[in-house]
Amino acid sequence: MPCGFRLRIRRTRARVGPEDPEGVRVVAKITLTDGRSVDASSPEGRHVLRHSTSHVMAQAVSSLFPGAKYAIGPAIEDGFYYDFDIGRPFTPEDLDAIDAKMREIIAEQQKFEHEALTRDEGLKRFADQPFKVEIIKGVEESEGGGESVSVFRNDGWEDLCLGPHLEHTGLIPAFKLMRVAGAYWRGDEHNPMLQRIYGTAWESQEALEQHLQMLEEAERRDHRKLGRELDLYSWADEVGPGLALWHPKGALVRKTLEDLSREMHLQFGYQPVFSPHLGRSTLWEVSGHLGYYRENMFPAMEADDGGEYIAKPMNCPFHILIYRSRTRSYRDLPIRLSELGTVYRYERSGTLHGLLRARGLTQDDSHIFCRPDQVVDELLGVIEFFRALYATVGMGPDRVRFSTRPDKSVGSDELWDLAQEAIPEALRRAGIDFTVDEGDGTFYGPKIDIDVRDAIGRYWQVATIQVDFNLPERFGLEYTDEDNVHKRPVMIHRALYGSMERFVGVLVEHYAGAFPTWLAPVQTVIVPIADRHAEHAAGLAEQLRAHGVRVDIDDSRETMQLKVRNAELQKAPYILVVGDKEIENATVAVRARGMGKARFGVPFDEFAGVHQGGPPREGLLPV
RNA sequence: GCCGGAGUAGCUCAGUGGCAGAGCUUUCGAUUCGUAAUCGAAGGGUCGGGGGUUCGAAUCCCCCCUCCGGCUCCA
Repeated sequence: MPCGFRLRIRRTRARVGPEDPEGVRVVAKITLTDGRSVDASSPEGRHVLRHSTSHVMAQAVSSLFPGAKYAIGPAIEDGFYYDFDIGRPFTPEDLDAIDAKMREIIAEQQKFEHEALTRDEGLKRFADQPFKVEIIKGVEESEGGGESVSVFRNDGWEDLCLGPHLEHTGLIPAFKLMRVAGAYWRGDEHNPMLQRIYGTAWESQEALEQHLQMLEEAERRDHRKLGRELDLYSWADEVGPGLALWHPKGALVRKTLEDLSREMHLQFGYQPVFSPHLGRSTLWEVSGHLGYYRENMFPAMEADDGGEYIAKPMNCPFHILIYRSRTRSYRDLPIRLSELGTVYRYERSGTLHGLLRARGLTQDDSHIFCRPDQVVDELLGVIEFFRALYATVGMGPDRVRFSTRPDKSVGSDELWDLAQEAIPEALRRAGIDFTVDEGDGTFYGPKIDIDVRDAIGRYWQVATIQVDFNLPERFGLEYTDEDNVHKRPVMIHRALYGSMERFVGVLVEHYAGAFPTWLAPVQTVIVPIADRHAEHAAGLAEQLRAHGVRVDIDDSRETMQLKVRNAELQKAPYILVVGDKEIENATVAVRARGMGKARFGVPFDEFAGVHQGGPPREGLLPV
């Protein structure tokens, strides 16, 4: 899509567990079918283990469901899956039976044996397995006619497979079947849907349990659950799916991030603009969205003036029209227009996921219009900006991907070459390691995607920087160069947070709801012990507010213990308890989050002093 | 959009054909408390929505909506 960056959700599971070489544990060696011996907990060891476990699962399914068709069953991060067609979905009882059968197969220590067949033998051998037949035929075609197909067999059950495998099934120490899900054959939604069983397998029971604990931890951090518990945001049927309501506390977190973003955009030479939420359908025809992006747009609304208006799925056309509102000189460039622009995208219903995939979202969206010779510097500037912003927020970049020209693309070779040289050069000059995804760029230009890693090791894509040759063309953008010739500017789209929704969602999961003080919606809760202390507490609150601290007083007629508990559950960074002693000595009893106990007799001025000029961005008052 | 699961009070959940429940939250009353839950009472429900079966439906059937886990998509 022209100018369309869609922020991709990557909820890659964390790599936790004893894979870390720091663990220095003695790891069991496992022997593979190719005779080699590898550490069970090494990436390769785990990969083979999981792959073999998927075979055992398919073997169990075949034995329990005669006639089952099996498709593919690879190892994946943290586990494995296998796709089947048994003519109906699997039930939880089926899973129990499969699990039990697998344990039998493992107990029997069946040897995995390799065999090479000719294609014709393979086709004969798997004649009743249509998916395997298709794979064999595919191998034939793509390999220019592979001479043989590889098969692995244990105890009479065999599967098309390159291997290697464990020496025998008894080398599977710990596994668990996780869930069943539908999955299209070959990932194509036009193909029939198969039943996929996901499982996880580890080199030890301990490692398996550690993994399961990690999953529980992820569940505990789920931003949808924490959003409700901390009263940050919600959704309502009456509003519609994917359209969040920001409650005061969630809005405060978001506003704090937005304020930072606006401030830094000014520092980095961007000019704020505003654009409407709607535009006539003709605008979206010119931009190409109606041609390429229609299915992601809310339907048009018809107005009495005969025009059709459409809610914007992207901000770029508006910024482009601001650029085009007058003639531009080469001296004017680069022009950097920025907006926290709220867009609406009709995402398919099954793809919505809390704040992380929404239908209404606000991008920290900017468009840079520059001369071709300015592209490297502009990219560098964006990267610097990213670093400064994320240093403040306290995250990444932890993974950077450069995606190059896909097969189908617009724009001249000259421009592509320019951009594809500019991106790696800018990344190198910035000292950033990156991987290259060949052909994964957008059709209108190459891009950089940046992921950050959260507190439990998951990667999230946040920022994206995309060079665009298409929209300047479509809208006929020009500038007058020093030789008085009209030339076409290059456009760079970029979002650093990505979207406010997504970024807040990521931060909630990253911090498990315990925001650092500068982001915490309520930074300090004051708890007067008895009614007679309420007035004093109000005075303290007043002083702290004067320091810019967000303070709440809990003057409910509850016990101090309950009020402390509630403030803890709300994950307030500081709880100040005040009673007779504190009033007498002008002190407070400070309970800093996570410390588990209070520090008594802290002079109030000392506490307030820490917050001079606003609360600290990181860290808590030492206790 | 597709496959599977789920939807009962604000929240977490019990209730499988016969009077709709519990804990927390909320409100009221008492308690004025020293660091993660004081005591008591009350309120609160078209059992996601609509249709059907039945003497009788939260419970069985059909359609729809929403959420959850995947797939697909994320120009």
